[in-house]
Amino acid sequence: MNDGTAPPGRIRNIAELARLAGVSAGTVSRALANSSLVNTETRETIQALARLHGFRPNQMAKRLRVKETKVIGIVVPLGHERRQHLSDPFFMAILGHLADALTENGYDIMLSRVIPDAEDWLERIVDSGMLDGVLLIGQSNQFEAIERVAAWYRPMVVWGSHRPGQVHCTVGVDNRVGGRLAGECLIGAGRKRLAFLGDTAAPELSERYLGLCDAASAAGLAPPIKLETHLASDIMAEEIAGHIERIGAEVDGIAAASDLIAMHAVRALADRGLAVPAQISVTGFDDLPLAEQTIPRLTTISQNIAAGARTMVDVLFERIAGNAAASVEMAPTLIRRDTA
Amino acid sequence: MNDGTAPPGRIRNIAELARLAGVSAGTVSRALANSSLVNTETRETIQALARLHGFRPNQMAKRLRVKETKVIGIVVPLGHERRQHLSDPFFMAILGHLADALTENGYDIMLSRVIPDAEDWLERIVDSGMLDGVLLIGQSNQFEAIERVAAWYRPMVVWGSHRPGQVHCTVGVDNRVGGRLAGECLIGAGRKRLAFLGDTAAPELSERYLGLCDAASAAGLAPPIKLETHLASDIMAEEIAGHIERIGAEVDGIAAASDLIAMHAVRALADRGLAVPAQISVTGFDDLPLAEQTIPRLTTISQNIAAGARTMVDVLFERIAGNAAASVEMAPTLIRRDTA
DNA sequence: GCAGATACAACAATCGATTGCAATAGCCTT
DNA sequence: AAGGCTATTGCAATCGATTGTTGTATCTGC
Repeated sequence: MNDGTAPPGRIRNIAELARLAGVSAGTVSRALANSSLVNTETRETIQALARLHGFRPNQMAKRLRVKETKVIGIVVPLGHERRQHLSDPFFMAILGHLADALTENGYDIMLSRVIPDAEDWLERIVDSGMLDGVLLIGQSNQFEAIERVAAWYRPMVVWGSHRPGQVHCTVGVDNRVGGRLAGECLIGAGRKRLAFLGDTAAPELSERYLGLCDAASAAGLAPPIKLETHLASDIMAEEIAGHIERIGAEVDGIAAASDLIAMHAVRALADRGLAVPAQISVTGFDDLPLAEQTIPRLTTISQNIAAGARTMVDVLFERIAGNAAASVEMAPTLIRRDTA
Repeated sequence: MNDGTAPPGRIRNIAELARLAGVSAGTVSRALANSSLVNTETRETIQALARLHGFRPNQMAKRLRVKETKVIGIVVPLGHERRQHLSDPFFMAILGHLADALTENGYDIMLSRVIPDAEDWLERIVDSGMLDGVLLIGQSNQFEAIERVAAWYRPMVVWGSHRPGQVHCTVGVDNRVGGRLAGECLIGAGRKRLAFLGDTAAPELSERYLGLCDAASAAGLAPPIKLETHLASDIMAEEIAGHIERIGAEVDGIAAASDLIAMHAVRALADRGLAVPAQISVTGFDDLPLAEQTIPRLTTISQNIAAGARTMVDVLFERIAGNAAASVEMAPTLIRRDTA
């Protein structure tokens, strides 16, 4: 008759259920927690009653009491990029893996897409009292704010670059090496006039540019020019098209800051009749699943997102447990496909 | 000296701050809430003190008391698709817009990626006591479970198909019409042997297939063949490649269930030397930002994701406010680009 | 100078669960 | 039969804020 879910007279709290069962609230609490302190028979009676009425204890109250929320905040600081959506494919890819890892461990996820208007945006998140830990995806231009909080808040792990001496714990690839790999790939293909397409305000991307410069100077080439792009996908398309229009024949090799940017670039080049990779070479960064499905397939720098996400979660749990856990820097690898 | 964030002696709760300020806890609470019930001067003193010590009231406690969490759950039921990640681009696109709309209204987001093992997965989410409302993205094969909960839980809105007589409130496009549009487009391009590429276990996708059938039969063609695909992107690629391999020349028009699937299909066709759209036409579904950046650009059915997300949020707020709010069905439109 | 209004702050109940401690009953041991 | 155990349950404090009610100066008008 009743499948244990949507009862007529709804039970609102443990006290009501206790009255129904003829025991005290404490006993009900223990019974529902399967505590061996309560008689097996009573326990089963209470559990049956709870099931019958579709009763589930209020998590808010429980969490207030035990001071453990089992919720991890995943935060994307958008910095200057107020128009960027959460829809950035890299973010989604890593979010998917983070979600897997956290869910498996019984944690819920609180998602914040933050535009740091207020100075204390991160403080506000961190001591809202709602979170057991925080994962930050990308440093954006908020390095200082992150450092400030990391000084006293331990359970936080950031995806991004590791600068020597920094306080906060990061997991990420060596972006500089990644940039260099991209550069070497372009140079190896005979390209001499390089450009970097991306926004160098974010430390990760700035590192990639520096790596590109390393490769260029090692080959005796002029420093690559910088083509600034926003990350909001709607304006990105136009910006990139504009850049491509402008640079004309000045450039024969483009290192894009991400696969998405590379994809847009290839598209824009095609619009202008420039063949990739025949006339101009392009590299991406991230190695999203997407990169393999484009035409032509993207040559790119792989970040092993799945492993990265797993590592972030592992490190976070270490820190929640109170153990020291250092930053992790992974090695990027070049995935050679069709665009360079 | 102190920037108001990371103090030496940390204040843990309102009571401590009250002692410091020499007032009662109640007064502090009101002061922090900017209540006019407390003297302007005291209020400012207290606020300054709070800022100095970087104190922020515990949200858990507040929410328990006021019984309003300001958190909305966004849930993706994965149904049979246990391998699917959150990384599905459509989900992410809509998530981005939902996040925007919710954040603007002062709500936080709790993300759940659910594999419905337990019968009562949705009940568990809904009365965890942590959520003011729930947004479900996609019905998957969980129509029954959703109906069951919707019978007593009002603040829930689902992205998906609306079947006549259903209890739960949906927002979505008319998938059948969408499928028909895709079919008409293919047929208009002279295609006669159609196929549907996707997983018809989900009602939305099944509707799209039906629409495609409508178009076929209206044109006197044989019913399109069904090519089943999973949504987990890693296996999807192989499956699609397998299908393409198998169908050979039997098919000259493919209506894909999503842009992502279409993209994979185009890629797989290219691998086998089949030119799109010269030899075979392909349509997508969703009109993701991506669809415009592929080569060739995807011809697709637009869902207007931004408007859809906004609508979901609006309807949800109506329901939270206690007003009745009916399902919304939007009209899909054909976006004609290069693949059909 | 006094009744009555006003402004402000303290007090205490409340939200709904968890959990240490006390209490009771039944049973065993010697 | 008394003392000691064990198993089970109830009691009440607690988590950290919010908010209705009460209390007390201060102030206003007459």
